[in-house]
Amino acid sequence: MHLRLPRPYDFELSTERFRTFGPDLAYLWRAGGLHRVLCGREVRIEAADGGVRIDPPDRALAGAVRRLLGEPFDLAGFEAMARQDPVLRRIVERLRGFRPPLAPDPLEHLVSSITAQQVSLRAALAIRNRLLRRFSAARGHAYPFPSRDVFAALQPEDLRALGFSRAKAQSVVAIARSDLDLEGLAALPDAAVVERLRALPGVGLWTAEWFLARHLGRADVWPAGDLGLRKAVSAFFLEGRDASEAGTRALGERFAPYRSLAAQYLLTAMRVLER
DNA sequence: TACCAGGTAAAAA
DNA sequence: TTTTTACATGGT
Repeated sequence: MHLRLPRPYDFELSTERFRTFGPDLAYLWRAGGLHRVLCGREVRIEAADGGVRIDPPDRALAGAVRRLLGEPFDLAGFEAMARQDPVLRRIVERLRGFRPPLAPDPLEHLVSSITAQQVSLRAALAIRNRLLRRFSAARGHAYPFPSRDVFAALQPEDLRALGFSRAKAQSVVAIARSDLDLEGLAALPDAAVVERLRALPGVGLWTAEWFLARHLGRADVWPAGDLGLRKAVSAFFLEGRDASEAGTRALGERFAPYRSLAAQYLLTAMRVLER
């Protein structure tokens, strides 16, 4: 089944972050295609002319795949904005076809973010893969993320055994057991989402901002506390001088109201472009 | 061997 | 109120 996406679309470039930090059991790259469990079924996604091809062919799956591939982002509007900035314009030209993916599941995104707090993304991925092997089972090749019920029934000790810190293990279990309606957050404005998420243990501004940008697909989020983004701002805009969180946040204002795409283009540019 | 890596919360100043 | 510290793992 063929899925058309707004042109230009570069599937391999857009899914680079599922491969760069090592094999990811939840987004498994295999023989030129991405395997992912959506709606309880494994789907294989591969590049095709003007978009992607998915197998099995299914209407409901197709909608989920479109969202996974970041279809909601307004790339045309972003590109028009980016043309006004000489540095960003050059990056957008060289990353032609990049459309950042969206995380399908709120709890999965939160837990994954928590694993990635402070440690390298390779370390975080190793921990998350151990979590999947221990508390999930492959459907085909890819592993579905465990449900909220599974986490709610765990003891923090179970997660500590996988490499979570004591605080992270307690946070994940407490979040799963909390009464917050994670799906319901999609109906709230950005500030209200941040407020609710930050009330959860182990969730700070960084985690909440990436949730907005990478799970909800909100257009104008700029996670200035992110070390990778600060390094990108330093490299592309400050000739290598250190970028503070405050300085990074101030610099990002020029990319409104498309800061989410700007941030993700900069992060990807740091990894795949030479400078 | 240390030290750093896409933070957060709690303790100390 | 602002600054410092502990935390866990993987790579170099």
